Amino acid sequence: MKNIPDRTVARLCLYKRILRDLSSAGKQRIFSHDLAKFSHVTAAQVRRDLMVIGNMGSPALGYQVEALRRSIDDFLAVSRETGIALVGVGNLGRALLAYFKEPVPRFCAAFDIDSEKIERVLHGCRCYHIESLPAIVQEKNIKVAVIAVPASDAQEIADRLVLAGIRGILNFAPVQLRVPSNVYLETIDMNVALDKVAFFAISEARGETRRNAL
Amino acid sequence: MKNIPDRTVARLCLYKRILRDLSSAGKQRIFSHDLAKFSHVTAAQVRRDLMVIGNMGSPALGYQVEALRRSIDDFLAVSRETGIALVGVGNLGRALLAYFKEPVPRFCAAFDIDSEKIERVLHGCRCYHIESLPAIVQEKNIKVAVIAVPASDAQEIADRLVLAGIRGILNFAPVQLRVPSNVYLETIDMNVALDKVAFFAISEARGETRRNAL
DNA sequence: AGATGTGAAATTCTTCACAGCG
DNA sequence: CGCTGTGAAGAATTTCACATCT
Repeated sequence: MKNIPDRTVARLCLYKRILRDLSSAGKQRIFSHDLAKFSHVTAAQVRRDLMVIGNMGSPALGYQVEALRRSIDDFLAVSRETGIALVGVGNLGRALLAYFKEPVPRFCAAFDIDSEKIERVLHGCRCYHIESLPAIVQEKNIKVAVIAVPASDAQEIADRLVLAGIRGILNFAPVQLRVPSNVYLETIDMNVALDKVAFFAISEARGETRRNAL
Repeated sequence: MKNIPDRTVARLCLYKRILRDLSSAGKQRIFSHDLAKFSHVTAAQVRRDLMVIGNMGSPALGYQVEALRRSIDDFLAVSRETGIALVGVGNLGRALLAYFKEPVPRFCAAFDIDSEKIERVLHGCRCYHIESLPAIVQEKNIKVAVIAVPASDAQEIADRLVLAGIRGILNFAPVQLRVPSNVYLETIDMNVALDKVAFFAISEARGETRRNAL
C-alpha cells in the first residue's frame, strides 16, 4: 500500500463522521462542493482525498452518501479490527470513557493502578490493574492505546505498552514520548492547543484559519 | 505583523513547554539539536522556527534556556492577556478544569445550564449560567473559549460566544462549527484522532510518523 | 450545464548547506 | 572547530484547470 499522507487520513476520518451525520439525517447524495463546505476544505481537496479510496462519484449525481461512507469505513476498516485500551482512569480518563461510549464503546479495556478502580466497570468498560496489561492486550487483540496518565508516568506507560505489543498510541500527557519508530505516536497536548488558539485569537497574525487539528 | 504559519506557532508552544521543563530541571543552555530531539523535529526546523522571534543563540553556547523560554512566552504573550472561558461542565468539561488547573488555573470562568452547578466552584473555577455569558465575558475580558458541550448544542454555543465578542474557540464537540472568518476556530475531534492512530498503527502505510497533533 | 477525476502549476513547508561568529 | 542564522534547494501539499462523462 502506498504511503497515504497523514493529513489525508485525518480528512478521510472527518468525512466519515460527516457522512454518518448526513446519512442519519436522511441525505442520499452529496457533491464534493458540499462535503467541502461541511469539512472546511476546498472541493478540489475533497476529490483529491477521495482518489485514494478509488473513484465513487458520478458527475451527474455526485456521491452516494451511504456508499461513500462505507467505502471510507472499509478503507479505514482497521479501526475496527483492533481493540483499543485506555491507560489512566483519572478525570481525563473517565471523561474519555464517557466521550467514546457512544454510539459504540470504543475502549475494550481500561487500566489503572488505583485498587479502588480495579475490576469496576465504568461507562461500560472494565478496569484492570496495569500489571495485567500484557495478558489483556494479548487476549483482546489490542493494538492501540490511549494514554491519560500524569506527565510524570507517561513514559513508563508508553514503554510498557510498546513491550506489550501496542502499535499505535494516542497520548494526552504533555510530554514528548520516546517510542520505537514502528509504533505510531500522536500527542494531543491541550496546553499547546489552547496557547495556539489564544495566539491567533488575539494577534492579528491570522494563521489563515485552519479549522481542524490533526 | 507577518503571517506566522500555524504549524510554527504550534511548535513554538511546544518548545515553550519543553524549555519550562528543562528550566525547572536546572538546565541552563541548550543547542538546537537537543531541543529538536525533545520535540521530535529537526534541528534546522527549530532554528527556522526561532527566526520568527528574533535570534537568540550563540554559536558557542547555544541558547540560554530561561531567556529563550521568556522570549517565546513574550511572543505568545497574548496567551496571558486574555481570560479563557469553558462552556460545558460535563464529564469532559470537568476533566479540562482539572487538567488546566496546574500550575496556574487557565480558565477564569465556566458556563453551563445545569442549575446544580451554577455558582459552585469546581477545581478553582466558578461556574455561571450560560445566560450570564455576555456580562462575564465583558467583565473579565475573555477573548478565548473552549467548547465542551454535546455536539447537538455546540453550534448554538458558538453563536453565543461570537455574539459575546469571543475571538478564538477551541472546540471539542465532534461537529464542524460555522463561525465568522475573523474568529479563529480549532476543533479537536478525538474520534478522528483515534481513527487516525488506529489506521496508521495497523496499516503498513506508515504516515512517516508525525509526532504532534495541531 | 455542471460535476467528477486528474495531470500540471502554484503554493507552502522542510531540509540542505554554508557563511560567519565566538 | 561546531554551532547559529539564513538563502536557496527540495519535498510535500494544495489548488488550478480542463478533458470527460451524464
